[in-house]
Amino acid sequence: MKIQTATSIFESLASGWRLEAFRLLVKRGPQGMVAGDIASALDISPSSLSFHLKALSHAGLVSVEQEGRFQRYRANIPLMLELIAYLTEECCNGHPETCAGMRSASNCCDAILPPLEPPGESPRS
Amino acid sequence: MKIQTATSIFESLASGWRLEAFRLLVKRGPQGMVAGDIASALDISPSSLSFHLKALSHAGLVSVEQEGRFQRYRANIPLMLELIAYLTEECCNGHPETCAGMRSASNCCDAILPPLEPPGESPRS
DNA sequence: CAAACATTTCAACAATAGTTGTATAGTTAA
DNA sequence: TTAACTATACAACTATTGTTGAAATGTTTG
Repeated sequence: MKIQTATSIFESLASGWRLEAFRLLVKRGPQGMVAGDIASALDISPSSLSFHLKALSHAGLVSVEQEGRFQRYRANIPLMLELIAYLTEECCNGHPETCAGMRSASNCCDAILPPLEPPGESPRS
Repeated sequence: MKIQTATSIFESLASGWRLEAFRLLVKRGPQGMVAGDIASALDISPSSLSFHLKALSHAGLVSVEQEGRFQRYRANIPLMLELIAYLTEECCNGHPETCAGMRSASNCCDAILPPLEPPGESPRS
């Protein structure tokens, strides 16, 4: 994953409205939700929601499909998982056991760390 | 995890500098890095790096410890994992098998989410 | 066709984030 | 103490983001 991709995804999750909307869509899975239902669930104006959904969609985190006069949104779960993989990549230099001292309740590197990905470049913000 | 915690973490990862710095720290694990070494690695001005490290630190994603005249930063890996858990919570309504149709290269819910039931069905749209 | 509905776009404004250079604070060593 | 070093804080500026309500786009129904 390119760093610009990752930052744009994080940016898209950095608002309460967008995070709530995305989590709602993650819970729905492939079924997704139409925009109006998301607006009702979050109690947000259609205009504002549209603005935020556009941000999520531009980051690739959600997909849209027209359905009659509705727009159905779905979470892009594979991308979410790629992001997680990117974030946890090469944790502790590939020696998860050294994470032991940093663990809390969570299952650290060994549970989450994915098979690694070919090395990329390092652009800037 | 409270939503405000999550958004502030995402916000803190929404800049290239901060994401690079955090990933660097994740790779180092408990050893961490002092501010100057991070600045050299990223080729960023001390002033600007300080600004970004403060953001990461304020979000709780990194910890700081004074070490002589240096400041040693470490990634808060448990918090990172809590965030991942929060994001993937109740994926597909607790029926990960319905994620199957959304998968790409990534290992979906069963790798990351609490294990549930053996797969049995195809998704619907 | 026109009317009702679902959603997006736009414009104007307010609020916040990021950059740069300089000044300050704290630590160590001569 | 003074000087060198490491890092943070501040001020001024530019750029971006988010909110609001009204208008526009596109769809279905009568």
